Amino acid sequence: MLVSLIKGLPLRSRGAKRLAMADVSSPRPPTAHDVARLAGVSQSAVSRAFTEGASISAKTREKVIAAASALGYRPNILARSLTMESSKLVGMVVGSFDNPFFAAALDRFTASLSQRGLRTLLLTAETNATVDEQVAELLSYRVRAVILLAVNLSSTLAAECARSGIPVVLFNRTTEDDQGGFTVTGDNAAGAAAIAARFMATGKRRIAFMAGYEDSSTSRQREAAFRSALAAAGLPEPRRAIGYYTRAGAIAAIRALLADPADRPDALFCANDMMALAAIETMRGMGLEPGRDCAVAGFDDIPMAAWPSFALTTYSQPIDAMVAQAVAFITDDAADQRNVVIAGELKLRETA
Amino acid sequence: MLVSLIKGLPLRSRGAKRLAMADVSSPRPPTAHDVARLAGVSQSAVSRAFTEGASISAKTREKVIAAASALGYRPNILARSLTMESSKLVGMVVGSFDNPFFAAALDRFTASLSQRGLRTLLLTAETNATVDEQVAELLSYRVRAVILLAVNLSSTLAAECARSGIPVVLFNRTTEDDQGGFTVTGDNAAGAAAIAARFMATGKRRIAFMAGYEDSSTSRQREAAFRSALAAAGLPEPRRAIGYYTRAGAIAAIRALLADPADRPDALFCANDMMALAAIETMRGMGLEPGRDCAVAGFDDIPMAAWPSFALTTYSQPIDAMVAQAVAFITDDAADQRNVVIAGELKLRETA
DNA sequence: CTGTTAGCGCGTTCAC
DNA sequence: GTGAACGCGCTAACAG
Repeated sequence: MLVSLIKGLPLRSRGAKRLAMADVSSPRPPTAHDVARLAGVSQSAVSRAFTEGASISAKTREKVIAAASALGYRPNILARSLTMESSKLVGMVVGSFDNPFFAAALDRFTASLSQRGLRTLLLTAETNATVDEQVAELLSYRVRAVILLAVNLSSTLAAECARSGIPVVLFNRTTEDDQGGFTVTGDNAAGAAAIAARFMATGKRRIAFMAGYEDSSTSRQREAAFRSALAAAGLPEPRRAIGYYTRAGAIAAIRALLADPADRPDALFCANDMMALAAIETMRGMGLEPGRDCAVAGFDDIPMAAWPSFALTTYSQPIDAMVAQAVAFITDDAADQRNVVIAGELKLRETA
Repeated sequence: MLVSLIKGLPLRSRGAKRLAMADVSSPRPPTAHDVARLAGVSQSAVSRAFTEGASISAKTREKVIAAASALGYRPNILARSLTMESSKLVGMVVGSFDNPFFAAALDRFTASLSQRGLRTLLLTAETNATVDEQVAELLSYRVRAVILLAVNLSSTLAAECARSGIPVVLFNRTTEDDQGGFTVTGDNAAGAAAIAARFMATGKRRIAFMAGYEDSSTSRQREAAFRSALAAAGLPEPRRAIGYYTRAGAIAAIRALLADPADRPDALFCANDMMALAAIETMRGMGLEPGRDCAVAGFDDIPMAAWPSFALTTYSQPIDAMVAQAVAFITDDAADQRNVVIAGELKLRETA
């Protein structure tokens, strides 16, 4: 115990370092100790001055605040998180920004979280394969929660999150096996059924479906509901193409679908709006008028769907309600449900 | 010094808390100490096992790794940042996601930063007024750098960042007064001049300009260069409208511009593509064909500009190069320039 | 190569 | 209401 007294100052002592770095570009930011010294109070007084509802006299607080702003002091949130054993960070893993639906969701998420004092740590994942690494990293940041936008997590890592007590919210995705997380999606089943109904009500018979990619729970659910609605009405199985949720993929898919003039579909349901827009433009490029020669419907109701150039009929995903639910999952502790479906509505426009 | 030996265990000792929280949902994640105990080594050995290029024997490392994965141990990055006195966080403040240009930029930024081991702390700012609060908060997180997407910072806070040695990068914005930060923009002057030249080469004479908002350096620079190019050719001042960088604003602005059939512009340069697209659709709604009845040009070259429905002539902002430059500013310490302009090119399509 | 020790900046008990 | 002391989990210096 006495050793330290004898040993002398350690090399990394604050004063020494300060001196050594005096001429370097990045000076160390002031600490609560510095403020305390200047204000003539203890470090804990400084801490209390910055803590809501701590027992401290108005006079001391004032002194502290003055000293703090003189020094440009700002509490180190990292250190705070360390003692508090929890950060205000929420990890967000996003698949692709190509779809404005997800860009908008991210926007609402950060705003909504920010309102509750939570901050967004953003990671992007090119493929589902990298999601695991990303989430593992988030665990290292001791995030409050993890939100996955249109990507999936392995059960292994989902379990690890659960073990760490970190809630995982899947946005616009579900899992077959219950991973113990939360999910919030649009009403894929109702939407697909509504679109099938619309097609049938307008006398369509040669119906096609454009999937996202096979792994996507969203695409699968929409397709399943669509198929069963058609089947229930005695219609043949829809023709099928895969657009991979990309514009290029959708264009290739629609070309294949329309290749044979003798066997063209008279209605097409695309798993999302972005693909539907690509389909519309491709049809026009081939001299076909969407809505007249071939009905087109999408899913999401992104802003562009309403633009006059497209006037796309689509089933909406109420983004604000979806985000609100996802945020509620991680801020309200008592959740009666774990998988929530938010109903949208069929937006009838000109293409179907 | 001896006091602690006499006082006995503090209430918050780890064991006690563990016990108290045994039945609570969130167990504490394992620490390096836990791993050390299980592996029969010291805590610093654990630290070394997780540090690239630390001097540790293969055998010890293996023992540690085994114990770590048995416990599900993950180094606490927050604690690490505390001792390292620097985090791997980069703060990013984004104005609006409405414009796909910025959504794409954010995407590239996170990917590019991630590649260098840096993480994105994302904040959104509705107005320029809130940017200061956001950046102040970022300072608390001891971020490595701050990147501002299409928003501006007060000189006060810019100075504070400088004092803390935190580089600030303005993306797609500049400041009148040198704030000591970095800026990277597209070539507003060259782009505007190229568009003016195109209008004049195609015989346009009644030329109009649609601004973003008055505060926007980007809009101002484009307008200034545009005006001076016209003036140099002896053309009258362009008519002017403000679209506020929003679709609704642009629609209102273009309506006003086209209100009087006797005095319609025959060419329109919009400060960005999103407004140009709105202008195109609005013209069509009024029975005017863009490119024939009135030339339209934009700025950015967002993906939609190339869509056949629009075929918008525009000056491109090479987003990858711009992001790369911005990232270089904060990762390469020796910057020879502080304000970089990335050249784009005029994309001639059908509207002009 | 390894264990011991001293902080990093802060919140928090415990005595006063 | 206030200061001293401790610990959050980790890295870095030091002595062996």
